[in-house]
Amino acid sequence: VAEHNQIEPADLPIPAYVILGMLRLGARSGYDIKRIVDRSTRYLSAISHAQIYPLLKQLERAGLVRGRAEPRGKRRRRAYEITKDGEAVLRRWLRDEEDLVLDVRDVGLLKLFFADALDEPEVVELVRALRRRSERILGELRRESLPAAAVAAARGHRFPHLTLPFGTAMHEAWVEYCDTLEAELRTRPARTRA
Amino acid sequence: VAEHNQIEPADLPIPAYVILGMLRLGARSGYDIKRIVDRSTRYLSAISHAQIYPLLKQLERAGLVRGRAEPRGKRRRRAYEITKDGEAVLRRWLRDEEDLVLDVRDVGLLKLFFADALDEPEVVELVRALRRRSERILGELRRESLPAAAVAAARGHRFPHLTLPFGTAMHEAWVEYCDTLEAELRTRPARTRA
DNA sequence: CCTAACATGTAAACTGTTACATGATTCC
DNA sequence: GGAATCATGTAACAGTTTACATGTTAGG
Repeated sequence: VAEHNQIEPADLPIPAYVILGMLRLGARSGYDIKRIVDRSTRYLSAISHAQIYPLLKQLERAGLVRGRAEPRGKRRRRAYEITKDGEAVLRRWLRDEEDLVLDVRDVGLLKLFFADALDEPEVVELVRALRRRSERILGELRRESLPAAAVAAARGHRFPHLTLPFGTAMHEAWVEYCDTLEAELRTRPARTRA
Repeated sequence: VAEHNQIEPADLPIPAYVILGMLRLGARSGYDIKRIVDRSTRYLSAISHAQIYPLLKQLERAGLVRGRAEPRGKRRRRAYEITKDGEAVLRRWLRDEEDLVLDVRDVGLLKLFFADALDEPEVVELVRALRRRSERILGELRRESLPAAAVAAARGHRFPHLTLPFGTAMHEAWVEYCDTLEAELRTRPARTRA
């Protein structure tokens, strides 16, 4: 595969694979990729447009994507597609079971971990805020990610839709747990601040 | 609170609050903080020792922690405790419901999202790898986080132990979902690669 | 007319990790 | 004697975000 590449396609940054994957799922421009990521994989891999545009150029130099100017009226626009080499690199990465890193930064749950420093009513407020956060994310998943996944499904891509329940199940479990925790805090309040 | 601070304590980096919180829960040295984080909050907020040591110095300059040399034999060691100002800053942050950011980077789930690019047996392998990952994390939570939380509970801190079920529930839900997904892939295999 | 969305790009700042660097102590 | 653990630190690097920068088009 692609002996002529300047960049070793062995080890691309993760956002590069997101770009390749999104182009494969039908995204056309950098702006398009950003919009689709925000509506679909945001809660498992966010990406900013400041990363997307330079990466698209790098990927083009490496022969993994092909781009051409495709303005809409006087509004400039560059349309990309994934190449055969790009598909191969994407698939190689997808098959690699070494790199399945899960990196969570949850400030909300972190605060609950340290909540012994708070008074009882403040903890209840925190648990409720955490519950609202999950409710809000569930709403966004239903309003934005579900339709986006339906579009992909209509094009014959089933996994965006199959991946969604992971996210919803997680936040449904959290909403449930927040309720359990709040009930427990009511029935067994702390004596004093630990 | 603390008008004499050089550093505005209004907006510390998150690892600084982790350090304050861990000192409050009984951690003594930088090394200690690193060890406790690895055994407890790793899956919601990791931290490297290269961050801890410089931050401890900054926090000391800001009057939020107090440190003194406390060598063990000839092995140098600096022991810290949180100050009243430090407690106040920590509590102010814990009460702030604005900043409850959830930032997940899940390469495993991302690969599943793009799994239409794979062949059926490769997807099954991916789902199994994802299941193994959650099983491994569940094991670590039971072997490491649970005893660490029990130690905290014995000292009167109940929330490290109350926070744990969030993590276990999440990964139990994932194991279950991996099984469901694998079963579904067997009964309704894809016609051809999408 | 003005706001939102479309569309692309860069520079500076910031955050975080890995590697480098060093040394003591304990356990096998 | 050697490995693991205790213990602290810095420098270079990699990755990411925010802000700056610019211009078009559609809709209310």
